[in-house]
Amino acid sequence: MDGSEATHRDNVPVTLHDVAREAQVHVSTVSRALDPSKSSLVSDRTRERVAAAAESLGYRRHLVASGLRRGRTFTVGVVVPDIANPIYAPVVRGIAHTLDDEGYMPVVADTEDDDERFAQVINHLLSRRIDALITTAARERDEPRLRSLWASGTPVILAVRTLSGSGLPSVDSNDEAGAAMAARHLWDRGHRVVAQLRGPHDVEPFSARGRGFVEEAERLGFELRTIDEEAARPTIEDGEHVADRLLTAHPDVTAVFAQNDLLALGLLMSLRRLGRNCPDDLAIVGYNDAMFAAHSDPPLTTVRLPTYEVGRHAGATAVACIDRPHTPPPRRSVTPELIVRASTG
Amino acid sequence: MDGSEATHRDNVPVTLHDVAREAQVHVSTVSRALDPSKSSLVSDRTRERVAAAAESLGYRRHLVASGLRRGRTFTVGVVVPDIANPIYAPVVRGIAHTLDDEGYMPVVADTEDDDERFAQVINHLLSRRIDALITTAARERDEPRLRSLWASGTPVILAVRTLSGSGLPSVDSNDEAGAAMAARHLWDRGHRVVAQLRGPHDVEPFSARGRGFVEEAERLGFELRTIDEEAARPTIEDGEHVADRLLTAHPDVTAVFAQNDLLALGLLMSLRRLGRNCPDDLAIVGYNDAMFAAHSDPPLTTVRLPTYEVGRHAGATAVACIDRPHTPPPRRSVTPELIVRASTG
DNA sequence: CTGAAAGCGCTTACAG
DNA sequence: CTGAAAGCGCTTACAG
Repeated sequence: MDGSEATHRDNVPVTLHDVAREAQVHVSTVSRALDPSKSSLVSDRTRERVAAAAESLGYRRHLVASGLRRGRTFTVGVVVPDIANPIYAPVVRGIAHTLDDEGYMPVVADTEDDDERFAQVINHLLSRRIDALITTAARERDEPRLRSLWASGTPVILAVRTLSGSGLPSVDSNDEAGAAMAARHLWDRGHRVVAQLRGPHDVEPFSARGRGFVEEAERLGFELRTIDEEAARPTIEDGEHVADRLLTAHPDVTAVFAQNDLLALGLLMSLRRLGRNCPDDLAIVGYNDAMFAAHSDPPLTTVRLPTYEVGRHAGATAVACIDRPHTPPPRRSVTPELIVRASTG
Repeated sequence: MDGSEATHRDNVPVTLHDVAREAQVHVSTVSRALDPSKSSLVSDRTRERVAAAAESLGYRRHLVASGLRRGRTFTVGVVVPDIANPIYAPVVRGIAHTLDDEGYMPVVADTEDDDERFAQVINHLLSRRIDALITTAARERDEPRLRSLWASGTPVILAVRTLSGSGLPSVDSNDEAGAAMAARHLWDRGHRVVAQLRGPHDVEPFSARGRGFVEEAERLGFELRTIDEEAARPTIEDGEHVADRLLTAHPDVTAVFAQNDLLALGLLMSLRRLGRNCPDDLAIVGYNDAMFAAHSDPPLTTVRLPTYEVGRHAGATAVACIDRPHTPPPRRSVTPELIVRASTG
């Protein structure tokens, strides 16, 4: 009446009752006919009539109502610390792909690596009655909260950022081994005085990379320089800040292992500001092989973390935990790989 | 019985009835007492008793049930073409921030810039009865589907990728103006023979950037070289491929306007493979000022698209459309800005 | 094979 | 100010 667009909300969505009326059967019959796992209970003729009615009316199942009745929402919360960190995009995509196949939908939330937001986000997701939670945002201090969540009946899956003693299901990569690869590579390139640019120690992957690097460095016979400071968050900005300190404190290091690629980028910024050059004055190895690592100035040698695979496993684990509540928490680990580029000469 | 962890799903969540029993009042009273907008209807004493009971039992409102009754899910679908493209992270974060404030939650889905997945994702979101849809994934061919969605009562907000004639609410940046800035910058740097590295023409921002660049180029008196090919998707890979053609067909161009930063990165790859240098042999301007643009080799001159703001406006628009269904579709546009870096010398 | 009824956990007119 | 009842749109024992 009032033009072809401009207004909306004039349509009432079609329900099971509408379909029942159209097909001249009871709603319960419609419900069964339209549910693949129950449609065998319905006669062929009825099933066809119902299908035709549903089709012609444009019926679309109300997943929220259905979920309320069945006690499932068919959603899985996915909590990431920083949606702008490119490593999480493939993780999320991997999760989405597996969930899709199983009829679940991811609900992605970002904590901005902040404690309060983390709590808030979890609360919100619980109010929405997610069937499981996958998080790549855990820090050590979150362990009690996540364990009690698990204990109270919501499957919790730790991806990337695991919590070693928690007993929760987890999917990660072998970061100690990855960091050891970085150390060996630098040794092979002839470096003897090295340092690490460290991320937050209360985040498992960073502490694991730290341990792995130090152990291998000692085994090989490196001189390892250290500073107390670490990046509070694994971002370019924090990386640049800590790199300033590191380069000032230890001008003799010839190579740095940055515990992730964003920190490595910050280090490159710092280095450039000091008028020094990579790889001639300083070799750099990053971690993750984030999307931009091949395109930075110079391209970054880095340890590839197979993020997409981690996402797929995490999604599959979530579904498994939902379907079989009393199963022991599964753990998976994928293998990292060293990618050599110009930043190590 | 069986250890402290290992199993779960043993807890039944507490409902309004549990709280009612504990507080010795009727459920309807509990419902009112716990709803800020209705709690004034309840006596102070009762309200306090209810609050205490809810607190002690750890009651958490079942947003799904509540939504079913109220006819709202308080969720907004957010559809992006490629979650791995760094420009969408700030858009999504902007949306999340505004929705948060209004009690809504974003449900993010990725179409992988694929038609079929787009349709699938929309279907899924409709089954979940999202209150509104924000999409940054629209191509021209999606217009009918999105218009009919709007007509059938679901607010649809176009962000970044708008559809000019659709009459749908939209939030974008003035891409024609942004591209004109790029042209003027190249002119000022003394370039006279230029070309564009084009993204898909059925995506509004790319066609707008194309128009804006060509118009300004003609006004200024550039010699504008063209090839038929355009990148099917705005990715590094496609950019590299089309750049190969462009550089081969027109070796005389001294500057290229890449219609987004990922395409610019592809161009840099191609250039490097040809043994040519940026900015000495070729100046490059990108678009978006994506996270990595400041860190590429060389750092990229680009037109900044204020993605976070676009996200905020899109979120606010969604809420406005939900609250006031019969309002004319709002349009907003934010202003782009030229960021000069080393890729133009 | 199909129908009638109960109920998932809420909210909200309607009485009192 | 509070309670009792109906109902959001589904699913699923329970009868027949």
